Amino acid sequence: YRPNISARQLASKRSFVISHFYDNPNTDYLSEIYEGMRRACSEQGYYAVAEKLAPHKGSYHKALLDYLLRYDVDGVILSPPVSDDMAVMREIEKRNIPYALISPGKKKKNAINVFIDEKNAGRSITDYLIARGHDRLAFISGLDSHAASRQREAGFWEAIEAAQLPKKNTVRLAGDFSMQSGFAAFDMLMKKAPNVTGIFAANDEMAVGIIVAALGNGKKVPQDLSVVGFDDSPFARAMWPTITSLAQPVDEMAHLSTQKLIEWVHAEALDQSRFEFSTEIIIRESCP
Amino acid sequence: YRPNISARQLASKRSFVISHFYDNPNTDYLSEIYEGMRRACSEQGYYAVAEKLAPHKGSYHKALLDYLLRYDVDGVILSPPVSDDMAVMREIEKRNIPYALISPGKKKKNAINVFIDEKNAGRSITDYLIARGHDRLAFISGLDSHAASRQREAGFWEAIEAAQLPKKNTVRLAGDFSMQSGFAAFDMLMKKAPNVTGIFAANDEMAVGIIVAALGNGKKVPQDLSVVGFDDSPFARAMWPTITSLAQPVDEMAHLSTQKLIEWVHAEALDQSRFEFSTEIIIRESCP
DNA sequence: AGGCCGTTTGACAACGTTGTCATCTTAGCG
DNA sequence: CGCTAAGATGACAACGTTGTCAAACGGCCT
Repeated sequence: YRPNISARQLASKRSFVISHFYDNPNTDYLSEIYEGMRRACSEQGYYAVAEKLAPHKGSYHKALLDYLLRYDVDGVILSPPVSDDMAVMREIEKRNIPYALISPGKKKKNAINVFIDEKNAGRSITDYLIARGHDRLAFISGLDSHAASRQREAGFWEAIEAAQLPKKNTVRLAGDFSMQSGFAAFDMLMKKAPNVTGIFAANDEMAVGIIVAALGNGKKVPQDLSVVGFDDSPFARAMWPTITSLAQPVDEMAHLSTQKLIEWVHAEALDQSRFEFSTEIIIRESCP
Repeated sequence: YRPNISARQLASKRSFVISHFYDNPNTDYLSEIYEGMRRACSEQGYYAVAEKLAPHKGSYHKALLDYLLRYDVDGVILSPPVSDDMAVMREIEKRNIPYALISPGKKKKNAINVFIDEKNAGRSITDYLIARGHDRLAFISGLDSHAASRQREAGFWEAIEAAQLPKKNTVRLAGDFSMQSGFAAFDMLMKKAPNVTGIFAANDEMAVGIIVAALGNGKKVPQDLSVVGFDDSPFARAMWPTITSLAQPVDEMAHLSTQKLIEWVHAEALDQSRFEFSTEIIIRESCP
């Protein structure tokens, strides 16, 4: 016996659709989220869909509204930077739609929050760099509008202080999560602090940029320059040298979000709202 | 007035879902397909979903069947390598589901075929390499199971012959579309044919691998070694040096597939079945 | 054995469209 | 002016579940 999905939808006034709203160009990250959602949805006979939202006057509210007026959705997942848009969350709450936030800047009541301890993660990978003997470090930031980047940086400075490394030997460069900003950061670094030996990039793409720029300038990685990244994206495994990176279980985070979202839909009530995931340093060639 | 989707589904016995089945790790490619689908679906109030199929005994048939038994789907899009799986296509035809093939190895009757002229594309980008003065060339293949890679190679050899370059100055190395295989190919190249000056990689990821390996070995790109890729993926724009690549309009191909698929669903008949798209060489720094 | 309560079973309306069939309208032609 | 054919309009069953409400059932206590 195969229940008819459409009839079920009509009778139960549910759509059996979970939708992920995003605005993040990192397709590896998005794919992992989608895969986690898909697995959870498949277990329950739900449909997983994804929708890119375009910002309008600094908010995703308009794009979201356009979508919600046209489609029925039982649950919503928001990933950064959409997971920090209050106007979006208000609209969703107004419609009483269960929703989950992946890695939000601020934890939200009455929503599922799925996250890692970004600051602590930044701290631990910086500690690792220091333990490998580096005392002249650089941090390459992501976009400051991403709360996660700021928190990772806070962890970086915490590690620097804890190790009592002189701040004058430490440099912070502004990036934007893109590979290009990694190249640019390397150039800046050579001008401002050529004697830095350990770099912590706020994501793997920038780490790739730095490594490629370093190789192109005749520097050996990790001999002349050690680099660690963040996210453990496919890049980190695929690059040459492979990249030491801090892994967060994005797939599982999306899976759990979706599971809990579906539970919420059924129970019509939210029980637990915060789910912290642990991270892991994946040691590879760029900082062995 | 907002029609109720569920009631419409039930009454019309349609699901308003278009599903993309894939098994390709290239998330950039997948995202472009999804985006094209999404746009077309949004125009018509359809849902776009994607499902990764796992091969079972060399075929995707089992995974597809599992899916079709659980979900209703109005139309199906297959991308390589699934678009070459006959068992999958038979199953879909048995159920009278309209379907579209993106870049299939063989055009299929009674299906929408959306493709570029892979051979001609391979030919033209090789012609470009030759026109830039290179006469010692290498081709880095993708997986031979991907028809597209074989066709690109055919175009490569056609260009070599047309330019009457001696075959002994030309080398073919086996890759698998991954960055790692690009690194490996560079190493092989240095052993087998260190005087090659122009490389055509069957996709951009391998081109990245080659370039990174070259930089790491003190070679300048493009001065010592010119590299061209294929697909014009985000890499090509983001790398340093940026990569000359052959662009195919994946987004538009997926968009048209979906549009035509929806038309087919409505008309209950397929009128035109073949849609060829044109390609473009995007000239960047790796082979200016 | 009878009455009470809790639980299982069964029947049926409701969900909001689509599509069919019948009726009504109108235009064209003899 | 009347008849026919074609097109516009309206009424209503059907789609296959869910959820409600009533009835039947069974166990337990008195």
